[in-house]
Amino acid sequence: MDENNKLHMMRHSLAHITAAAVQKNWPDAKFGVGPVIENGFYYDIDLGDTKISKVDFAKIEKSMREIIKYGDDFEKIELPIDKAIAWAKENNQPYKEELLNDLKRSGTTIAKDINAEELGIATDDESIIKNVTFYKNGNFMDLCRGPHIENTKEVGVFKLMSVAGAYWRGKETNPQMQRLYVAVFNTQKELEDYIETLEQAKLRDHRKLGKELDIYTTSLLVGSGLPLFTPRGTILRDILSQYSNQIRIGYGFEKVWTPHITKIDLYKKSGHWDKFGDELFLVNSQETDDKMALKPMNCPHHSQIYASCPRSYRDLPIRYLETTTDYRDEKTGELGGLDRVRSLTQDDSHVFCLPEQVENEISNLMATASELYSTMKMKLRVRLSYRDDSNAYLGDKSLWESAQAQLKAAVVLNKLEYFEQDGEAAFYGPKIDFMATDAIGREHQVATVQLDFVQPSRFNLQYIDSEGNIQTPVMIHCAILGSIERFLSVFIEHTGGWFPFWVAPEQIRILTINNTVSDYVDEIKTILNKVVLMKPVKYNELRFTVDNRNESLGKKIREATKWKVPVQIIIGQSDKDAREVSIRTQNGESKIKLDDLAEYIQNQ
RNA sequence: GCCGCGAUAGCUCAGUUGGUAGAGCGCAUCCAUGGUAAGGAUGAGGUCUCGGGUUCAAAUCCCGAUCGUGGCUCCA
Repeated sequence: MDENNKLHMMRHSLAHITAAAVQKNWPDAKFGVGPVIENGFYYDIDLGDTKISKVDFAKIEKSMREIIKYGDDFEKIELPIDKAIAWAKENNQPYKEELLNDLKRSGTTIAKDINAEELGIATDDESIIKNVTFYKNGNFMDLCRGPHIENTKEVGVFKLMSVAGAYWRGKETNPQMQRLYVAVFNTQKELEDYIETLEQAKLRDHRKLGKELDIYTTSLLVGSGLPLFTPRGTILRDILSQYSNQIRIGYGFEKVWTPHITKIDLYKKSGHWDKFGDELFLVNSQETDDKMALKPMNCPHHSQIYASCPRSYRDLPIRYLETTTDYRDEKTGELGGLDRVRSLTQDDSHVFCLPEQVENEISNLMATASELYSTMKMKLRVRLSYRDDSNAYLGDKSLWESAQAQLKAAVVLNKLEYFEQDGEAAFYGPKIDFMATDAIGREHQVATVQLDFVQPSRFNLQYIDSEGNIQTPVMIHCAILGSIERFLSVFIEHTGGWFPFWVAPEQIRILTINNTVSDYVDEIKTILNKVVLMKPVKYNELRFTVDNRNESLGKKIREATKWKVPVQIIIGQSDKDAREVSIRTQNGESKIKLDDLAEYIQNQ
């Protein structure tokens, strides 16, 4: 960590100043933790029934500036742990008291879900802590490991950004505190740049562009988290899933189809019922006693296709793909835009293979992801998602360990940049999660490859090995786009709505100058109608429109640009006379001979 | 699900201390036949998200629902 650098110290010190300012305005404030984060810091505060809102920001900032102006030194104070606990009691700081008690008991904070680094408090590797450090500025003292800048005057520039609810120590069952987010930088310019970046990100927000470019809509009558895709959005969905299918078919996957409702027995058997039962949409049968559910994922279905007939080791690997919509009753507060929906379409695939085929299969799947994201011009790195020590996972632990090692070996072999993280695995196995970096540097989780040693045995999947013995195959789950909805949200923000030519809903718009050229426009349409793109998606027929309205050319250009149509073809009498067309793209304008038009479009 | 914030015309938004609504764009009609980011005129369009409550009177104040949104938690 870069905790020793000046900026980190400034942010950390400002956290104390913020707390002091809050305490000044609300003397009963109880403080949680206030760690440094990427662009500043946050501080968790419990004000009882009092709610801080944006209107209070000016007041808090004013108090902060007064404290800064006063120019107190940060004074380091070391206290024996029992005295520190007494201090917390005396000052009515129950959260600090809890942290101190944890420190006393174990030398660290017990909750593994929030580590000492985040808490910003002192820990040694010793099992028992004798002394803890406090920092004091003015009248305000706070438990803290430091280090700090020397004086409150050296804090740089800051801005209160937002306030939000946050559970104490990140646990849903704990009381909820108010989290104050503050941005802190060395200079005013850096702060302004940061705010500018946020505004730029807002401009390419997929929810805004999704509406402006008429990609998807929602309806109060349909419900929350259930997007409806317009003709333009549906083209995007179709072309993207065609591309994903095409890549996977190239690696030996075969398309399958499964129904959208199923007896819940399937999920009891797979283990999903226990883990995700309360997120299933249940469906009643009026004809039978069957309890049904909308499918929340496809692996159990695919396993039943595998199980439909006896398999020999000679048949493996068997690879199924299905791009299909699943339904999950997500908590309402988790829904938003297209990145979290209740109807999600996965470009799902499942490999059933011999243990010795796992490495090769995983390499193939990584190759499919690399191919797709390089076409999208997005950089990939992967997270190796392992289990932790909790009991949230099924299957034998030693099997997990070898599976995790196998995944790592495959990632290393394929020379992918990676990092490892415990506690991110699926309940049935470890994962390789692909993170894609978008055009403005943000990272999004997209594709995933998951190794599964649990479901094959739960479903009693079998094959006959070369000795004639019954064996259990390994199952590998993979989605390259992930969910189409989520991918679209990333893709829209990555491209800013300027989709690559091959996938743009409206690839070409012909703009006429007046109606004297309509016969020439017909000639151009005949040419364009014959153009079929073969890359990257095969048999991709051209999508174009004609704007021959009675409007000025300037207006037509303005609108075509607003719709982010990648190629505008402008047609007037002089183009007709010269038997050429004027092409306008983001790269500028050029004249193309009519005879060369088809070839030009092919190369877009 | 939890803590905040929000919802006014198709879209983006304005609406003063409570007195039943405005603009721009878009749309329609007409005029203009125009060569590179809005040609002009006229007009239509609103149960102010929904349901309660307070009030002589509610877009405005209060409660609830729905939807959205910033976080937290969760994500097969």
